[in-house]
Amino acid sequence: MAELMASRKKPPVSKRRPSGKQPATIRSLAEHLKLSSAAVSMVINQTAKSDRFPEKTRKRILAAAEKFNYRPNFVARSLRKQQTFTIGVLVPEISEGYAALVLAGIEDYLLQAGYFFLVISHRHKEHQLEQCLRLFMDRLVEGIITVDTMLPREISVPTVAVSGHKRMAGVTNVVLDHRQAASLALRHLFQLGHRKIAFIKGQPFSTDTESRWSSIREAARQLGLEIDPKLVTQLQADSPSPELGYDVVKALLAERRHFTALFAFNDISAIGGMRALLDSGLKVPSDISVIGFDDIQYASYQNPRLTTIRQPLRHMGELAAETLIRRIGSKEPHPKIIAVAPELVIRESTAPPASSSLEKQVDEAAVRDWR
Amino acid sequence: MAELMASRKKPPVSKRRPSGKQPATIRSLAEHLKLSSAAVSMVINQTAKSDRFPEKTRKRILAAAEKFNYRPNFVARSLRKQQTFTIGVLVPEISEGYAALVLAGIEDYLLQAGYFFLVISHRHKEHQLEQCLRLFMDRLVEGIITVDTMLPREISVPTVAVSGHKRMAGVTNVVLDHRQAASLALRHLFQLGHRKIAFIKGQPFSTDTESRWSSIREAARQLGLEIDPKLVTQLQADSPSPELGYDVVKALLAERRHFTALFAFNDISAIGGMRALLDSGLKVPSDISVIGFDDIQYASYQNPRLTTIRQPLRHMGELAAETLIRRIGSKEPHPKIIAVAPELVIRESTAPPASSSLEKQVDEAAVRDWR
DNA sequence: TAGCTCAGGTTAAACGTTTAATCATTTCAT
DNA sequence: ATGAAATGATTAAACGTTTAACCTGAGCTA
Repeated sequence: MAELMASRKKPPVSKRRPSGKQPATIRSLAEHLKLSSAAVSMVINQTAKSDRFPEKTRKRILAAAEKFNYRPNFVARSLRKQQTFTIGVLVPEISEGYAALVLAGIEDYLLQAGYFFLVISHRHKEHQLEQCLRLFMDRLVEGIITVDTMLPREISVPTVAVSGHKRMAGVTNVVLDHRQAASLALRHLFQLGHRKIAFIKGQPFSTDTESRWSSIREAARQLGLEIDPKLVTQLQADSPSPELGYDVVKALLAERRHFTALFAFNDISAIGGMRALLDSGLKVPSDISVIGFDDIQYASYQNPRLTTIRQPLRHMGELAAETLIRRIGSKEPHPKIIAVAPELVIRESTAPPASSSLEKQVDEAAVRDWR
Repeated sequence: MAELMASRKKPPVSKRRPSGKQPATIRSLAEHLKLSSAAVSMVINQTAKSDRFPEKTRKRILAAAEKFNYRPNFVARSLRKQQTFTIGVLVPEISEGYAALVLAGIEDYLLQAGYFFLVISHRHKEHQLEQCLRLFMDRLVEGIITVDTMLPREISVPTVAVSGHKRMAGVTNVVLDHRQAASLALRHLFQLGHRKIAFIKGQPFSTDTESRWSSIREAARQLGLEIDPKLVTQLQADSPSPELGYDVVKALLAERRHFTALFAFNDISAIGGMRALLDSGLKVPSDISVIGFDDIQYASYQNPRLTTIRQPLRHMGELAAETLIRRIGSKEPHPKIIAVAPELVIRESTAPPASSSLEKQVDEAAVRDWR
């Protein structure tokens, strides 16, 4: 029996001496130092009990780790600790400037927190969402950040939504303060004297479309400004592109409706819309003012430079990441919603309407009220 | 002795019945089915030996997996198989349109290949590169794709560089055919009649700067076109921004040098440069033609629309990913360089020079040579 | 009836860490 | 001399898979 035992329990001679080609492991270090792997692990991780080891031993261990260029195996550690230090980010499309900026903010925060992120874009296809989530869960992400995406169901890990309008149990929303944004933009146009304003609403699938639009209506109501439904159009196609704004404005012009200003859902469509105006022989801003939304990099390089509402996307990404990491591993109640402030950036695409407009003097009092 | 054995080998009653709250594991399934975990693993993975199990058993196993919603633990599998199905992508800055487009292409390919990717941006800081690489290696990525980034050293995993000019051992480069690109652009300007052309070179750190510039000189030589060093400027700051192009052109104009066309390193600087021309009261293209490089989304929405050389960035990303996955796990010699073709996109920002230019008739013959 | 083959599995180790529980010495107080 | 405490570790299990090697019994052959 003893022999049998002996034959079973072979002498565990490591094939992987720390001097070899293979990367050093805790075990190879331990063997080399003639210590147990527990000792090495504790000292290297500076775990609570590691001060039970005398200075001398600790030095020895750390020196060996240095010498053999030991790097902990992330996968093994993940398995043991049941933590992957990975989160999933779900965006409509990586290459869109909007998402890319939020991603940059997320990266800023996550890397310094020791986390990494995986990205998937669902390409505006709703039926893909479930599969995307599954891929994330299969990878054992510890949390999820969605960007401008409506989740199809509850998620079993902490989730933060950047610009997801639907409030869901367990999800923290990081959003722009749309009411303030709408108010800023509309007051700007109103104060300039505009009364006939055309609007481009966002795509139906965009999670910002509804809240932004209702905020605009509220701001209009407070200003006593009437919104002519005939002057409201909506972007339709899936992927944002200036083309969409272009087409929408061309259609509007074809109907020969009179308006003095255009408020676009985002800069992308504002740029397309402006282009349509220019192509139709209208001058911006002398004939028609244009205001956008987002303040993308190219807004200030349009001709004329685009007036817009700035959305601090990068900061929203950071905030989302920070909130998520806070939520992971703390069972405390999490914030339901985090709103960030917009900023009105006045450039060249807005100006008082041409003097042919009649309503000019009418509402001066109302303007003062809003100051 | 028997007793000792028994006491050591406790009955391995699982705490995790497949019906419980915990996710099902191979072991919990095996126990429930009264089979070994090996059997379950083999059948679920359809491993070579799985046909040793009769149809009946296989059905049972698969049914149980389905019923308990078994999902393989990715981390455990990675540890065991020593494969992470993860690659690292190193970019200058995630939010820059250039990188975002390449990333989108990479994602396209990788997801369908069962891989994920981690992104780090080095923010144009060379001293960060080493740390970025280390983070990747610590995460045990199976390969690395760099975008517009010069590696500081050789890497121990397969690597593909998108637009990295320095040829390094073991690295596959995916690049635009710069000679063709330069030739297309310059011939276009030349055929329009331009002889005095100003150039904006890229930032010193961009890996495309050198090859693009030398290709331009070569193309100029072949056309018999002289490049006036006084008309060559270089972008300086770290992060690309239209601002840089703006400043450079403003400086050029301040020196009162005469030129009829501007060839910018990329669309971003072309847009800034165009803005500077416009701000100085010059008309594009009637006074000065402008040609860019990349064909970013907003190029076609400039006023005037920007003529440019299109670079198929998304495709280059896909290609890079495909090449990398091919390289992983195959010891065959890999391609050293993969060149993709540029495309000249003629829009509104280029036109023949104002008739005041004198050289017009001189080189008609040379033009024909190049047809 | 010994030996072989084959079907249908099982065993146990391995991947590299972490960590709760335990152990062997020495030191110290009583 | 004895028990307690402190010191400085070790042991072994666990995380969830995968896989090479082995096992068992039935059926067949010579």
